[in-house]
Amino acid sequence: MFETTDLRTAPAVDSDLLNAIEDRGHRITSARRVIAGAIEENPDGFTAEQICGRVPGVGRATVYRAIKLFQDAEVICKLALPDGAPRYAVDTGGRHHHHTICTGCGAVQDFRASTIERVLKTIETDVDGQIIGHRMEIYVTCQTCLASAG
Amino acid sequence: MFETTDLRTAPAVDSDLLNAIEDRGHRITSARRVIAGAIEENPDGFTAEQICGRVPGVGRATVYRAIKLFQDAEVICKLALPDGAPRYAVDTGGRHHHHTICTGCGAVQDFRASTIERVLKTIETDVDGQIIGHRMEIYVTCQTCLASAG
DNA sequence: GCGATTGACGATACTTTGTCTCAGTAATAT
DNA sequence: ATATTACTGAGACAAAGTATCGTCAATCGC
Repeated sequence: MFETTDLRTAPAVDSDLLNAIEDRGHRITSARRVIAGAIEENPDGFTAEQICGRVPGVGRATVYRAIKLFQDAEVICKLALPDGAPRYAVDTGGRHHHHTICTGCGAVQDFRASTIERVLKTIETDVDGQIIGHRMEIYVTCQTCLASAG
Repeated sequence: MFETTDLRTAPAVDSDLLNAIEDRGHRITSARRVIAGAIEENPDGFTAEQICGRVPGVGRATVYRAIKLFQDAEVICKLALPDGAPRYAVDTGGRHHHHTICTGCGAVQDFRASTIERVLKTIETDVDGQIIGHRMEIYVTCQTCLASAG
């Protein structure tokens, strides 16, 4: 009847998230499509439970499994608020960077300071042992929250 | 019969942890003495549950309450492993600093890089909003773990 | 296209790391 | 010594995730 797109050659989907996990050998399923959609609706700062709430019919475990896949594929990033509460954000563009997190609304922004990377390289000699990674988050009150707080 | 020490004038205890919370108006109780002792036995990296395990007869809630008091008094510090798992360490000496955490054994060491502080000050202008704090942890494999891994 | 294979799914139980409540107890002020 | 108030332990609850398990569906080979 109707010609359909050749799924073997067409790009699987129009989603960086899905493409990233497909590249790593995982299947593109309807659940993952829905989850990726929910994440991409507000990429800058979300919690796992928020996503669960936005994907009715998809199990909680599936959401957490998908989030972990996206993390492993380095397309989303898990951050921590000052009290340790987890928060995720989409990580576009690759290249190492850090994040600012608004403690009022949870909005996340990318932040790159090459200076910091350089400093971290130089301190390797001061440290007992071998550096295998680091975490850095900058906590802010964003413009919106500043404004609404008067 | 026997003269006892005058508790009204004697220094309360020989513990930085206890002194710190006493200075903030909290009571020195026997539970807190035991908890502080357990923490000071291995100050460089411990979990709350480890402390719970080492203070039989003291309730879990009391341990967590004490840990929070010590945090508020800034004599212990809560850190996060790469996966977000919490870890505490005693914070001696005051002055702002960061920590290295061994992902093998969880050992924590203090680390101060004035360069990083200076960088953080300068980036304030690059950030949308007002900086209210930051978190920074350096993950390492410590000498001991390097050695035992061959 | 069609079946076989294997990954993924949803439900649910469980774990970890805390926090809250509440009745009873102990530390401090007077 | 007594009154006050903070503190305590037990246990329920909560948030964030992980493990298990039987079922289902995406993909591979033909």
